[in-house]
Amino acid sequence: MRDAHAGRGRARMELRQLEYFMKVCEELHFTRAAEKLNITQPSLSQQIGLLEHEVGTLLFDRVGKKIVLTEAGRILREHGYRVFHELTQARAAIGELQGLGRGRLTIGALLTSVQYLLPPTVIPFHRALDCSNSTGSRSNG
Amino acid sequence: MRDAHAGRGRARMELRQLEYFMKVCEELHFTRAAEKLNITQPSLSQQIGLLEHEVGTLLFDRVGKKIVLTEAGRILREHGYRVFHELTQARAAIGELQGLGRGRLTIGALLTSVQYLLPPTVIPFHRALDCSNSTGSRSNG
DNA sequence: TAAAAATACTCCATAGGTATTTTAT
DNA sequence: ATAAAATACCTATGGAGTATTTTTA
Repeated sequence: MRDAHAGRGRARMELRQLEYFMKVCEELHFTRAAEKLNITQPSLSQQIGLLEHEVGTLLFDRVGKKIVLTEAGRILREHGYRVFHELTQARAAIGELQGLGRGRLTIGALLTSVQYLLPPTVIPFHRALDCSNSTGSRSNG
Repeated sequence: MRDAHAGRGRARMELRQLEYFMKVCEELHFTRAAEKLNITQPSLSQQIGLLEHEVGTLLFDRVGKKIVLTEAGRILREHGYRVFHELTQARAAIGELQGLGRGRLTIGALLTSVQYLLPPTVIPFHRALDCSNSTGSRSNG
């Protein structure tokens, strides 16, 4: 029998926590960050606390009502940016793939009778694909 | 009142799933990958299925007993590598920092002649150290 | 037939909520 | 007095397990 999901003690960093952390970095205010994230302040505090426990250091200094990033926090924020950048890129590339796949199928079905409808549609379609591919515009805020 | 954590509908990609996915990429064999991950094969299948649902595409083609990466799977694998690379770098950098922090603690003991400068500094400093010293209790232990 | 993945379901760990306390302005 | 974060406790989603059923080499 396996341990079930008990035992192994060590918690895992999750993207949820990293996303929450990034939002607190933006706001430097737990309550406001929690609102933006559509969760409550205690839940956010808990997740940040777990994340801090996982990385083994405080990520924010709680100086009275002010929140300041620690050095460790600054490091995590920098790498966090890149993590989400990678994921955004991945989703974009996969989305493009899906668009291409479906486009081919649809066009194949339509070509027999309604060819005259295609040109106005295809141009913006290809333009959109070009944008998402090479330049990788900053879509995530 | 909030929705509780109901109704959020949007499932989120998590690092756990990405890690599982990377392992299946390595092994190209669900049962073996599950063993390496110390989970069961059905759990792994479920998580990969969820991940596929989240990205909106199959990541593997199940060809009989063989598993092959789809094009989307290859894309995710490439970006997944970079994601974990970033996280590894972040942990390493923070780990270094913690090492430095302990070094500074020694210096702190030597500052007997400038004690009057310390009190405003020592309090947040010790808070920051609490976590880095193994069993860190939270801010107000 | 064996071996591997999918499916069905049960369970409990934990993310997330509410209520309240602590803390610093 | 007030605003913000921490803490305590509870609920229930979903991750992980066991058992079983497809599927195909």
